[in-house]
Amino acid sequence: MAAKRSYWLFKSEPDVFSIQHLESRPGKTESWDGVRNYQARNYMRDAMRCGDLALFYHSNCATPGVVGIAEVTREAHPDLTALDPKSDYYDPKATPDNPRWCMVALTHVQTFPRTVSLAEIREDPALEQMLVARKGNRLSITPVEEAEFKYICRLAGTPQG
DNA sequence: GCCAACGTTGGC
DNA sequence: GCCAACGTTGGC
Repeated sequence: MAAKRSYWLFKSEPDVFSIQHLESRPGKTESWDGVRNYQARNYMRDAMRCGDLALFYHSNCATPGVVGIAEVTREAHPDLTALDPKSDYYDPKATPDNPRWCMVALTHVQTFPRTVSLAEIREDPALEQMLVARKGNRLSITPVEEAEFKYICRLAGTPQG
């Protein structure tokens, strides 16, 4: 029996890494390194599979919101930036035997013609349950319902889904 | 820049 | 195991 595809939301600060950055990478693909939160790590390690789709969310910017779609194209493997003292993501507790942190690779699928803003998500009864809409939410990777994913794609004016 | 909410750390 | 202190996130 084929596993059902899952849906996710990935947050990123566009000043640091935007969906435009992702699209301009070779193969439109980049490793999602630097996750240093256990819950987010566990989603990647335990639940994320190739073929899963992700909403790409821009945070900490003028109009926070969903700006497009990416696909998981490589499953969890060690995030070796945790071992590099020169990396911003260095973790002194990481060791080669137990790097502690992992990453997946995301491939750009589509940049939406418009941003589906956080304000819009919060005021739409179909979306207000999303974790990203909760006040004080800081988790950088959250699961999304298939219906929410498709609804946001439709709001953005794309046939994707 | 402000500050509320959160996750992590470390003393006990 | 508790919980206060701290650093960070992220909307506004």
